[in-house]
Amino acid sequence: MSNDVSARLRSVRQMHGLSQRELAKRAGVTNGMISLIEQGRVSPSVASLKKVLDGIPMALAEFFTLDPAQAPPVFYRADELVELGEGEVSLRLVAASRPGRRLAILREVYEPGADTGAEMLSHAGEEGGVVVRGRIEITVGSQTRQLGPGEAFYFASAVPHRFRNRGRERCEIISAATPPSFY
Amino acid sequence: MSNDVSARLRSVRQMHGLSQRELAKRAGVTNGMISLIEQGRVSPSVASLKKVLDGIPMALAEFFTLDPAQAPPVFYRADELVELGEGEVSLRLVAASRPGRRLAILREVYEPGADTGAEMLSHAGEEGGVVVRGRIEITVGSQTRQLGPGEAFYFASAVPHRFRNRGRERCEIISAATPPSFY
DNA sequence: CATCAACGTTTAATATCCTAGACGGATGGT
DNA sequence: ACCATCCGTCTAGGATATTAAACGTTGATG
Repeated sequence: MSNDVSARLRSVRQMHGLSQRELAKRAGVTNGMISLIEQGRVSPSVASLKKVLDGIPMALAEFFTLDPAQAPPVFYRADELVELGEGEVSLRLVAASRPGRRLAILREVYEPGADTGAEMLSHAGEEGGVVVRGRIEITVGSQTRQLGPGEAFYFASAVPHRFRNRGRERCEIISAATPPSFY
Repeated sequence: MSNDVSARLRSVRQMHGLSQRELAKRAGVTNGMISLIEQGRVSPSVASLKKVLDGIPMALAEFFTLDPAQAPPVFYRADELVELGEGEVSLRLVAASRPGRRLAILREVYEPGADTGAEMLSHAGEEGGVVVRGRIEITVGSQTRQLGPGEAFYFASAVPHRFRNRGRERCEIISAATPPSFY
């Protein structure tokens, strides 16, 4: 996956929450071309790849420098949280390995049926959190997942995202956002 | 010249002292293709460009990261030397702006007709110097130039190079090489 | 001067990419 | 159920990249 243009492009596109058609429209190429590239059925010309990346936008150098394996994970299992406090105070740090982290923790409650809306949120900064009770469906870019108690999330807020409580039980989340002034 | 594949490839190829044909042979492509790319008459496919770079060898990421403008210059005018000493001792530093410099200065004399040979020298380390008297023809990679008194040079010794005194006057150079153990 | 070898360039023919449009599947709203 | 809309994939044809072989130039050699 080091020099494979197809996997890189698919990864980059999805990380930016773009569909093939949407990226194609922004880049001024056809969706079919992006499909063919991502399937590895053609090796695009440098000119074409540059056009596609301009629609993101991203420089060729950055595209080829990217290491898909070192992209920070979006989801964390319950046992992937790092215990910071001790004694009476217990602080479990999410995305402890992520560099340049800077956020403030919040507590959020989602009533049954609650939904942040289909027009996917997207704003500056980063956010993350832990589900304390109930279940919640979280969509980040192209990835959607149901999280239950003990599970967690962490992502850049620029990636379009959505929170939905599709169950019958109230859902409680310990959440966080940065910069703190946003919330 | 930032995203221009043609200029980048020509620059990279010449910096490695390769002809179009030689690079084509190593890369397993035709010399015509490299010519067309370097003229900007075609935009190669990523697969083709990778093949070409494999013949150098160089990774795609490095190729697109290269900043041709920040490639250290090979030739310096007399007024481009930096005065280091003062009083009785005068030390004029060549390539003062080049980072990671580490060399020992030498004095060399070339009799008329002297020639280091057509089979271009190429070895580890870096070298540079100043012409004190007479004239000397220096070839570094694809660049050839006649230098006279007060002019200077500096390059990586891995790039094939050659010194020729084509005049009738003895030529004197204050020269340098690294690592010092080589000379 | 003639010859040879190496260089970068050009051209006609072939291989590959790229587009335009159609297809089947999934999702959401009425 | 139906319709509308989005998704990613596929196919035929025109556009582009790439090859193989020639060309003109330059520098070295006898």
